Formats: sequence, C-alpha cells, structure tokens
Amino acid sequence: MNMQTRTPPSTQPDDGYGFSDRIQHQLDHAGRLCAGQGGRMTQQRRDVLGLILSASAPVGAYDLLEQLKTSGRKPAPPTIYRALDFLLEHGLIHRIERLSAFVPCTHLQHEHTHDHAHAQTEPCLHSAQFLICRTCGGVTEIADAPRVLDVLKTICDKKNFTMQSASVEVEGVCEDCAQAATGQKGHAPTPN
Amino acid sequence: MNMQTRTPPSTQPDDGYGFSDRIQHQLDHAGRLCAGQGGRMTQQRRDVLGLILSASAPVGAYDLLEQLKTSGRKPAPPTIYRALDFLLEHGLIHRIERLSAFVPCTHLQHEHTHDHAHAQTEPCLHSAQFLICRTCGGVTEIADAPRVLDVLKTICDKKNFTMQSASVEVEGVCEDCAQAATGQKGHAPTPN
DNA sequence: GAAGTAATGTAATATTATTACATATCATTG
DNA sequence: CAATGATATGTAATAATATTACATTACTTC
Repeated sequence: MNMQTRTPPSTQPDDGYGFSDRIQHQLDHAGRLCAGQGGRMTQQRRDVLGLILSASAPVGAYDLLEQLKTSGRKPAPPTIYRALDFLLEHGLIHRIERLSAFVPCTHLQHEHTHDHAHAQTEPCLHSAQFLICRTCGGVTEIADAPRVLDVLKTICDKKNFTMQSASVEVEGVCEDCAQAATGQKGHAPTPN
Repeated sequence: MNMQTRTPPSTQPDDGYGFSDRIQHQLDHAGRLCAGQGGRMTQQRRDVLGLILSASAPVGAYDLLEQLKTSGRKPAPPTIYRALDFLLEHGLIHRIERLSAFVPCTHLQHEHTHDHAHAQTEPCLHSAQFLICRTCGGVTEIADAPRVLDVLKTICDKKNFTMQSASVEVEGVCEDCAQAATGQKGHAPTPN
C-alpha cells in the first residue's frame, strides 16, 4: 500500500530541505560536474548549493548559516565559507561583490537536460556579468555577453596583463521596477 | 629674512600630513570640482582624499582611520565612511569591491593642469574599470576603455535596464610581476 | 544673532570573514 | 582489517568591515 511514486528520482539521499525535483536534478548535475573535475560534492556542499538554487535572490553567507541550522547540524561560519569556496572554485556559484552575496551560475539554472559543452569545458572562466536592480534586489546574469569579456581580453592583452578572473556588476533599475514606477504616476499607486 | 618661497601655493591651510605640492594641487582642483556641484570640501574630506591620493595602492577604511589618528583628531568609523561616501558621490574616488578599498579616480591623478572637459561634465558616470594584480596588489584604472561601457550600455538598453553605475574588476597578474616570475626561473631570483 | 541646514563626534553594535587547531571521514594500500 | 594520508568538518575565538542612533558643532542665510 505504500506508494513510492512521489519520491523524486535523485541519485542522492534526500537532502532534508524539501528541494524540488528540479533542484535535485540540478544538484545531481552539479555533482557530476565537479566529480569530473576531481571534486567531491559532499552533503554539506550539496545543501548549500541547494539553498542558493532555491533562493530567488542573492543569499548572504549568514543567511545560509541560519537556514542550515534548521536541519540537525549547527554549523559555524567556516563551514559555510568553505562550502562557498568550493562551489566558487568549481564554477557552480558566483559572488556578487556589491552585495556580499551569492547566486547560482546560470549554466546550472538553464541546464539543457543534457550535459552540454558550455558547462563541461570551462565553468564560466571565473567571470560573470550581472545586472543588479536597486529596487527589487533582483540580479540577472548576462550570459549572452561574451563581447564584454572579449573587450576585456583585448585590453588585458594590450597591457600584458594576465586575466585570471573578472566581474562586471551593473547597478540600476530593472524593466519591471521602472514600469511599476511610471505606472504609479499615471494610474493608481501600486504599493509593494 | 624669512624666506617663504618654499610654501606651496595651496588655497587651503596646510593639511598637516606633509602632502606634496602635486597632491595639494590635486586637492585644490578636487575642491573646485565639488564646489561646482554644490558640495563642500571640508578639511576632513580633504584629508581623507589626500591620504588616498598619497597611497600607492588601494587603501582600506580602517587604514585611513589609523592615519587620521596621527593628527590631532581621534575619528571613529562613521567619520571615515561619511567622508568616503562624499568623495564617492562626487566621483573623486572609486571603491574596489573585491578589496573593500578605495583609490582616487584617474581624472584627478592625470589632471591636465587646466580644468578639462572630462572632469567637468561627468565625473566618470559612477563607473570604472580596474585591473587588479594579485601579486603586487597594484590596481590600474582602465580609463581608455569606453568600449566596455558602450557594450554594457547596449546590453542594458536591449533589456530595458536603467544603468546607474557599473564596475568592472579584472583580477590577474600584471606585466611587471609576470616578468619578475619568469625572470626568476631563467636568472637569479629577484626577491620582493 | 537666531534659525535652519549640513557636518562631525561618540558609543554601541551589526555584518561579513578568517585563523588556528581539534576531530572526523573517506579511499587506499599494505 | 589496520594503518596511513588526504580531504573534509567541528569549534572557539577573533579580525575586518560597516552601520545605527543620537548628541554636538559649524556654517549659512536671513
């Protein structure tokens, strides 16, 4: 009588954080990725990555710490920072410098169901570009902008500077928030 | 008998930090700039800017705090952060996110003896590009790279994102340090 | 010189991150 | 399996960076 059809088809034991099937898949994928690079995706690291994937906005280290505490363990800061370092090194997350917070790398989010080239060959070259909205706090990774990197590479070449990593962070107001703001002027005010 | 020929021609009273004539000039220039924007360059702010201009590398807020203490006053963190905020708002310094440290904006450094257009019209549009050397800690502002900004602007336009400020930080190894490293292999080691 | 604004002083505390060292886990291999 | 070595985690303390809230001072303008 015990129907097990609801169990998500994850290769790992249940994470205990109620991660959705989609995220479990992404976690499995991430595990395969760093295994391929000789890294070990432990439960701890998996949990941290899962929490970052679950969040709808950048998450701070101490936020993660709090969330991890709800489970059995009582981690201290080094635990989190070590996990974050690992995930950064393997190109699974990015750090938004202006926010001291972390987001998943898009190549995990948009995972095209199969292991495609982008993720395999070079996990984002340790570089990323972000649009940060001051109004809603949302962050968009601009993955379609290799041009930015190209320009930077050209500059670095000219100056004989060896580029190891790069970050581009643009702050401003996103389309939705701008519309909401102008809408407010014209029509009835739409509160937050 | 009292020769006054050594007194620097600064418009401000002596700053008490032994700033060079060159820096005093830059400070005076900065003062005129923010006066033009309705800002008041107080002694405190002038001191902080002077210390940042004097440094050969990015300076942290608490570094500045220590240096300010050598003078008569005993400032606390808010003092520094307020001065830094002011200088940032008026485009006189930049914050390097990856280092939590501050550098002068190049348009002060390269001051072309006369008040030229760049500085007057738009103090760097709150955006800057930096090359950060992991070996020597040096930072170079890439002023000759409007292309980077142009590309970013194009991207933001396409996404209807209103850009208010942007930062580009490239980490790696600068030419000098790279040479020193390869030199070490071939010849006698050249210690730091 | 009184009122109002802008700037600074001061104490306390919040937030983010690291150090140093002890313990545990895992993968081999003898 | 026991011994080993490498990797990962636990733990306590503390460092480094930044902000809040409120009192005081200084500057400007009328």
